[in-house]
Amino acid sequence: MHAELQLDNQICFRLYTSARLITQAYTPMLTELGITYPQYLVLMVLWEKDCQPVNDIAHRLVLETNTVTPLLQRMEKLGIVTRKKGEQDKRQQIVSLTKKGREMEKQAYKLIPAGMGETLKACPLRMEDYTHLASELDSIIGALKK
Amino acid sequence: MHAELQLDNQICFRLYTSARLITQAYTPMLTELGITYPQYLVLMVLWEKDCQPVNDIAHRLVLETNTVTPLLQRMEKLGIVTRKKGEQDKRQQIVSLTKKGREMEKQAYKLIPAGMGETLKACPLRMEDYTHLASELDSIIGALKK
DNA sequence: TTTAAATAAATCGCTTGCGATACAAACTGT
DNA sequence: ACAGTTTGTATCGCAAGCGATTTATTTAAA
Repeated sequence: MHAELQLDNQICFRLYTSARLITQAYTPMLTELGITYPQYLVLMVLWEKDCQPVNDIAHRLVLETNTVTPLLQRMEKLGIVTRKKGEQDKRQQIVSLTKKGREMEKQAYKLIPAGMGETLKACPLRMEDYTHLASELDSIIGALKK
Repeated sequence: MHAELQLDNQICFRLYTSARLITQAYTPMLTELGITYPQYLVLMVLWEKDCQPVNDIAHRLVLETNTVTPLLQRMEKLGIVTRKKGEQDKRQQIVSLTKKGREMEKQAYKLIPAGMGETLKACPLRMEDYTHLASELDSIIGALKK
């Protein structure tokens, strides 16, 4: 029995589990909006800056285009975004918010901070713990992102 | 523009990203073993205690049986585990390691601690940071696991 | 006991995530 | 100009995750 191979000693398993559980915690609010968590991430990117090529969105989310392209295709079907060829570079697909996509920001702002605040009531971490956690995760992400 | 809805302010996005990246970091070693990360998790559970019903494995991994059952079926196809009906409770499927599954622990011990140590060289966190991170993640997991 | 409720797995359908590959547009060097 | 390379997306195939439903077995209750 090797201690290094025990589940309880694994940071990776904790990250894997906490990521799944916190995503699940978003699900009720996101279902009300009619979207999934990765779709919500794309929306946040576009709310910050509209009309971006697929590559920029993928970079921002640290995902590959082979994940983002089908995601965007589903979002287009939902009427949240549109895609059109870039004018200067015709290889690019420029992704833009539709009116519906833009208006979802207000709904999200009504639902999500309140909902997540409620959910995390059960969690004994303070604001400073979250700040600290964020910077530790940024270290890990920085080291692993090439 | 709502600060609460910005990607950079989201713990969830950091968890989602760091979980994906650290899982990717395991991939080269796991590929050498011929398994995936979730399959490795199942193996760790069984190395700790062999012959468990599906439910216990799922519970340990904080997953549902509808995720674990197909995972186990694939692992059975790979010759890593066997499944047989429980004798006292015939609804259960008892999952056991095969010889191959048992022997993979030694290979994993040779490959994984060394490989991950190398990968995390680039990461400025110290042992105490990981301990602290682990306990913060446990708080989040505890609060969200019902 | 016989019927109803709970439990253990499995199945179905859909979205992600990602390695591998394909393809068109843009760039590079000669 | 043009052959070769790089870049931006898309496509394909497969393994997870997970909500919803189904089936078989066990337990509880009337």
